[in-house]
Amino acid sequence: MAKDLAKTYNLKEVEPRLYARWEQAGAFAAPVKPGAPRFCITIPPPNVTGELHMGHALQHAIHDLIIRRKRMQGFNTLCLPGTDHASIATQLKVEQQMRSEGLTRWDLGRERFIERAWEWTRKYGGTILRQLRQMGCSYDWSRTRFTLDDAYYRAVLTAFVHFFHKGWIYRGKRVMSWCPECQTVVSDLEVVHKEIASHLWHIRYPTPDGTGGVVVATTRPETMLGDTAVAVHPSDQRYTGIVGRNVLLPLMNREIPVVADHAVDPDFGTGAVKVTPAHDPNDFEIAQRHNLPFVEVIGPNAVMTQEAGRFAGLARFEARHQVVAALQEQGYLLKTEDYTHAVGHHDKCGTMIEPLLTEQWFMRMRDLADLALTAIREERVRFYPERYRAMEIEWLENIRDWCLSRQLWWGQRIPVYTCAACGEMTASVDPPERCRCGDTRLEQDPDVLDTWFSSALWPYATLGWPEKTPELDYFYPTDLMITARDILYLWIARMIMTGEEFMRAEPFRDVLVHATVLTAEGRRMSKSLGTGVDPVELINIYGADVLRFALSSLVSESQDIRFRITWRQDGSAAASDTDTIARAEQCETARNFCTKLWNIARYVLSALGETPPPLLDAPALAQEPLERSDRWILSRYTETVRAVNEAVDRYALGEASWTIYHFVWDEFADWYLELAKPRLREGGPTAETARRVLLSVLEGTLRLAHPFLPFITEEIWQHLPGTQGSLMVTPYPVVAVELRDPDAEERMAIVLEVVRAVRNLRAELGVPAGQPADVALLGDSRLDEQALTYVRQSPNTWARILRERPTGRAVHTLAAGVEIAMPLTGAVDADVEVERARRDLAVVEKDLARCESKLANQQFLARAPEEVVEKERRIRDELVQRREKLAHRIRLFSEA
RNA sequence: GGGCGGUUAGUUCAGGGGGAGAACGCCUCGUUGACACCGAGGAGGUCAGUGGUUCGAAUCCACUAUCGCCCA
Repeated sequence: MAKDLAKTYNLKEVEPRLYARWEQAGAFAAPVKPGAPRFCITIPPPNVTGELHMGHALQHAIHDLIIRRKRMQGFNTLCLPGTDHASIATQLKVEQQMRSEGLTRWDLGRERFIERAWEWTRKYGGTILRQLRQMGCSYDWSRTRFTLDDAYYRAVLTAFVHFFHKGWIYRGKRVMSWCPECQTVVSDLEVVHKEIASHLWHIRYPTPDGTGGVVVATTRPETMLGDTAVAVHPSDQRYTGIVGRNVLLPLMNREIPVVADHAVDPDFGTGAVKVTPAHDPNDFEIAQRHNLPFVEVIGPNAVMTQEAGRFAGLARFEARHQVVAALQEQGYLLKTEDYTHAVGHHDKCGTMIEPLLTEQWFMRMRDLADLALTAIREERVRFYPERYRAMEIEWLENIRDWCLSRQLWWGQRIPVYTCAACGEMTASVDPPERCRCGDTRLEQDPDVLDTWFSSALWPYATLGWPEKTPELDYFYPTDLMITARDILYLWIARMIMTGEEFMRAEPFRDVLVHATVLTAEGRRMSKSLGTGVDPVELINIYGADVLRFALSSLVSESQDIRFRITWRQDGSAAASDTDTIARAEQCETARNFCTKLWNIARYVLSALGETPPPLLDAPALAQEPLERSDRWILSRYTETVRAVNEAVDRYALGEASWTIYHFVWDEFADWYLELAKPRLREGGPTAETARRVLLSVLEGTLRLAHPFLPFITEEIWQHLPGTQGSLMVTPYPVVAVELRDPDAEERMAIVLEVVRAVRNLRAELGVPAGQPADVALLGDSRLDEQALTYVRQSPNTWARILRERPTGRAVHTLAAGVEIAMPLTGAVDADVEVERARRDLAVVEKDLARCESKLANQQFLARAPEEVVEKERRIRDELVQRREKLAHRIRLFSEA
């Protein structure tokens, strides 16, 4: 006996209940089963400080869709979750919290600060993983990893020591991007450039004898205090005379040389540039080539140092004002131009970057990059969409050394110990007792490693590396990495490198790069701009299924997705924190679809009766005494199964989503269900067959749709008779050739077209709803008794079918080669009809002209494939007939 | 400056060499026992522009315009 479904689907009750049930049943866990086919994904670990945003929601809708399908396909499926310690972001969060208590990290000291950060992590760090559960993600939570866990920490140190001993890690002094707010060096990839309206200052540097000089143009006049040269291009005719001589540095009374260097752009400003080796990466390079001294005039706090003379102690922007004023006063400032240029800012805190000369740990990258390049070139790692492959290769070919150190506390502390006695540096996972020289006074490097160094090991460190674990043996290499495109270099490339180095195998076969979710206006979603959409709010309104389907239906190869939201309140474009979501268009579409599915299930269940039919598989269904509509829906179902599987295999999830949507709505609900109704009323064998097909197709569709809509499909499935266990571990549908039936599809297509044509005629001729109409269907032998029955039984048709030409005045039309005539009965607006027919005729004639010119073209007949020519002939014949009908209709109504 | 992507219905977007598609919105009808979060019908497009390849181009190529993204 089938259990009835509630009138409406109660997602608030269903979603948490089913999720708990799945989890308690252990359905998410992937035990190691050597020899069994497995499928493995490690998720991109979100920042432990993070909260779910729309980008995550998209990313995990994709993750869970893919792994649920793989699991149903019989793979032992692992999706391994976890979080990233996110050095800077977490440290900023904790320091921010401390600031409200009037504390800085220095007040606490390193040990206590780290303890406090752990407290913070334990308290808030689980937020995003909880939110992923709300989304319904079927990840193996028992394997959750955190990049600062003991075992992971050891893996990171092991990797570092390995590279250190290999000689790829070195210490060097360079001009690096420094964040004065975070007090650490940051990588170029974490610097965002913003256009800033500023000025270009032209400053005269006189020769010591006052007879000449050069004029330099700069955007950063305050750094001139640290200039140690002026550079010009070697071939610049304007400056040949002065190269090799000295000029006087204004305000500082220091003589500096004029050097010739190819790095100078003769077209920029005056063609002469000031060289500040300690505060500009390009100038640093020039200085190395010309053996110039380094003068550091700006300190780590972005405050001018003692080297800045009378400007010492000033903040950098104040120093700029005063330097410019002094230059002007002393007559060195020749010109101030308006100038807009891109200035680097730290992406974490927004502070303007200060390039500073600092000593850091670096990794030599050439050999590692080559390992990754080989893996990509050999297509052991593939990119979807493919265009990202070329971008990745380009970056790897031009790779630069990686700055590994950060001046932070939260993270893996660099395991290099310096001997106080001999200065020897020892790298070791466990702190060494003594130096090679025997001295025990060893001091560990204060810096921590770039967080990306630890995440670079993610796909195997999470599986137990460097231990030789069964997990590693069984699940590595993983199958797929699903990621946003902004971390292609920061993370994806580096995982490939280290995977090749430590595992001698690529970390994943496929890289799926998903789109960026933008606002309806095409702007980046951002909390600080108030343009963010909280996916949890959407889940509260619509449920996880709806959010997931809305997102999966938007997946294509495009680089971004606009998510359309209508805000409650005054409807102004700028959303503020107090705004709440009134409507999300794409979610409404998904919700409507869920409601449709629910109601289909309610109907099917109510139709099953006291003794429900058995759930039949494809071979058994093929043995049933099926009629045409049964064979048609089964054929369409198996085609849908084929198309969905094919689309998901190439990650075309939007296509797959819409394929399911249209099958369920446009075919199963709109046609099959309607044609089953009269059979069910009739009773007997035809009703029994219909029940079996309804149940089996619904059940198969639920399996097909489960990865897209996990909750509602499971809930319905649980109510179906003959089901046992859980839908999420039921086999995923495969194509059943025995259900394919091109003949049934062709014959039903005619029925569908004829019914639509009849409805169209009814509407055009203003036949009131519910009033029967005579319809003559002429001239097609394929329109047999069965087809006529379907036409009669289709809703909104109300056709009394005649098989001969009506004697009185009638309107004629054409559908799928069938001539349809409807006698004129009620009052019709003749003018409207004539006008409509003329318009249609114009279109037909245009199409016909194009068609005939094609068929008159000898080249076309000779070169186009035969089936294309044949099709064109059929089109022509139909257009000719249609023209005839329309001409007839125009005559008919013109007479009236 | 270099690379990549977009420009298709009122809006948001699929599609990707052989008669222009979806969703939402719009118009006209409709209480046919699953569903008004619905049903039926309909209106609405020089597929950015210019050249080229081809029997045939919205689709491939080149250039232009324009809007994004990335790298310098």
